Amino acid sequence: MDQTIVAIRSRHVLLHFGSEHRDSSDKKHRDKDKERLKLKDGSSDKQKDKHKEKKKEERVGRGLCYFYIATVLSELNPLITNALVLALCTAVLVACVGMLVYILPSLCFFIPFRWEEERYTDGVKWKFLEHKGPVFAPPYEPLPSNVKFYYDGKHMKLSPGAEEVATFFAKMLDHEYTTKDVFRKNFFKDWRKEMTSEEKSKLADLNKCDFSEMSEYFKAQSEARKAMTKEEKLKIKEENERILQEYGFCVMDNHKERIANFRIEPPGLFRGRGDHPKMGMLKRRIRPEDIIINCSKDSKHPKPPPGTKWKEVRHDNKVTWLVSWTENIQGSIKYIMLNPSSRIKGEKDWQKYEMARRLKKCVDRIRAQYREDWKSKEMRIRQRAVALYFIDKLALRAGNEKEEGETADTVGCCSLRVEHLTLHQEMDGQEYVVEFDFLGKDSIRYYNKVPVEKRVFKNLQLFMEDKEPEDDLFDRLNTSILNKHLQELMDGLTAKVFRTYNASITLQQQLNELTTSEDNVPAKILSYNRANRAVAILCNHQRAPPKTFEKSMQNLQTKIDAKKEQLADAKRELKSAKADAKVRRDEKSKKAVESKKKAVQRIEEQLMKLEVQATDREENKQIALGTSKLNYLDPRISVAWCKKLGVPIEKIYNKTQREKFAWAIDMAEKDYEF
DNA sequence: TAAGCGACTTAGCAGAAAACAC
DNA sequence: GTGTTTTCTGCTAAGTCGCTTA
Repeated sequence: MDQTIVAIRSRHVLLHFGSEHRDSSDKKHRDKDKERLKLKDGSSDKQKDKHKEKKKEERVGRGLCYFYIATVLSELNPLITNALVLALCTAVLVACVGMLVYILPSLCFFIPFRWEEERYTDGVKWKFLEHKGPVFAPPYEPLPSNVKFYYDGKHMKLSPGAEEVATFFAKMLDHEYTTKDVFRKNFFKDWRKEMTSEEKSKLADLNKCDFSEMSEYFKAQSEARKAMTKEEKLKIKEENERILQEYGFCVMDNHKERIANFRIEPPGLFRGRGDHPKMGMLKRRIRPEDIIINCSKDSKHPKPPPGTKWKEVRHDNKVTWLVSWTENIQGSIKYIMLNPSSRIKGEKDWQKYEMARRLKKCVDRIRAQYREDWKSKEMRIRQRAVALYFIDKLALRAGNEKEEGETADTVGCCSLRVEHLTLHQEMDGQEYVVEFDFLGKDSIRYYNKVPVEKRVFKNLQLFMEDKEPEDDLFDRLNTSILNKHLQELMDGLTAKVFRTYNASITLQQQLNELTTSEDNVPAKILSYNRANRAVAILCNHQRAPPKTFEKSMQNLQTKIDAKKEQLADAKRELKSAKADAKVRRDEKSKKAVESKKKAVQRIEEQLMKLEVQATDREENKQIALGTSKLNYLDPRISVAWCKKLGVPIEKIYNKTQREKFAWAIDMAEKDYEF
């Protein structure tokens, strides 16, 4: 990598070159680094040139159509220049336009993907956008008078505002959340803001509030909904369908597209994940006055509900969202965007996997580089190299810095602290083992014991030297520095691309290893799920075991036992039929033997299917396959595998997934390689 | 150059819907 | 047809990363 370029951009290297703007902590770091690394000066020009060459190669493949053609060409000759690619693209484009204008209009129907029809430059995402705006949460319906709230054992009639917030709490009463101190404290504080001054003076202690009648009322309502007649249920379904048809679609550049989340989030109590400091806070109701509408000038603008107005109507075609508002808990912006099946999302998805495929081509070089950097004389480079090694080997997330006290205490690679690692010179017969134990995204625990290379181990010892448990492991690194470095190694490369790349390549390798064409379809699907599972484990995609897990496993075992008995019976019958046929030697008994044989075969197949199902389910107990399937695995690998092994695609992707991956289903042939 | 913002992707969970068993 | 189990879908929180601003 080009150390000099990165060095100039880094404040730490400015220090090395004698900048006057030194703060004391930097000086401390520098002195320490010098001491530890026995710093010597100098950077390699050769390396710089070499990197420029390599960068040139990787720059091949920018843009969309350009991107695709360049990818193909770069496979033929890795040294091909941008200019040549551009020239070729232009030629192809001119030819295509000619063909389209004069010959092919009638064949437009056969264009495989409509998102290949038109592409914009300069960040333009669309030319025309029309929609009906969002669907607001239904207004609050006050409780019937017989449903009472009690304070300190006495009935108390609440004002509508206070009552609404109280119902949010009552609805969650059975949830563990409402027992947590932080939740209760936050809730009570926000609830008091909605109370009248009289209520405020009376309701001083949440522990004296009795929401149980409210809670019972909502439970009864839920039961009543379940017990509705078919006709009533159908009526609701039809109404939902009507709303979907009216608000659930938009027109973007000549195409009707499905909107992902056209309903505004209803008010309620914020439920953060893990130990979130803001859990229990009131998520306020969103009104039309909070809403920004985005659509094209020449479209029919959505109308706000009667008597209200939008916060703003804008026409920004460099973004993909239709509606936005600012939520009150974190002050972040929420959006209404298009469904994953839309052109705009599908195209982005495709680009993501193409980027990961580009990484595949240069990952060996990048790995060699970071291994080399483990020996660097600069601490920041060593830290960067070790962090990158973790991101690559363990598929860790980048780990942006977070504002303390605003969210749950979770970390990723760059934000790991000393307390999250334990180093073992020797463990379970292996040398240089690193034990990771930290909370990652969504407060999901990452626990792993990994043997690492000696040099990594020694570096980690160095990084942890003289530090407190709560100190940053990589004190000279953050995601911005890391991604700038990655950008130097490959155009467009960021930390998250490694997760996509490693997930997809793992799936492909596992499928090749685990499946053969001789297997039957259930066995092939079991293997597919196992390959998928390997990826989910790599990416640490966990789930809470389903509440009914034990019971459902028991049921399955009962079925297996019954099937085994049935098989034993069938085998006995076959044996006696054979004996019978030996004595009689007539056609009838021969036929009987054949039919018993078939019965045994059929039951054996059924038994195998059940056993496979049990294995699959057991192995899947705490692992979520969906996340990797939807976000990390190049769908063309799965499509190609299905085509090659004769597995119906419906067995791998359900309807929604097939819609999302329509581009891949159409694009990938059986010989596709990631 | 750090901090903050904006736009977007990635994530697990809960409830609805579909499939299955009886 | 009804109750139970499994799968799917919607919801929205929580990340990543690029850009702007002070």
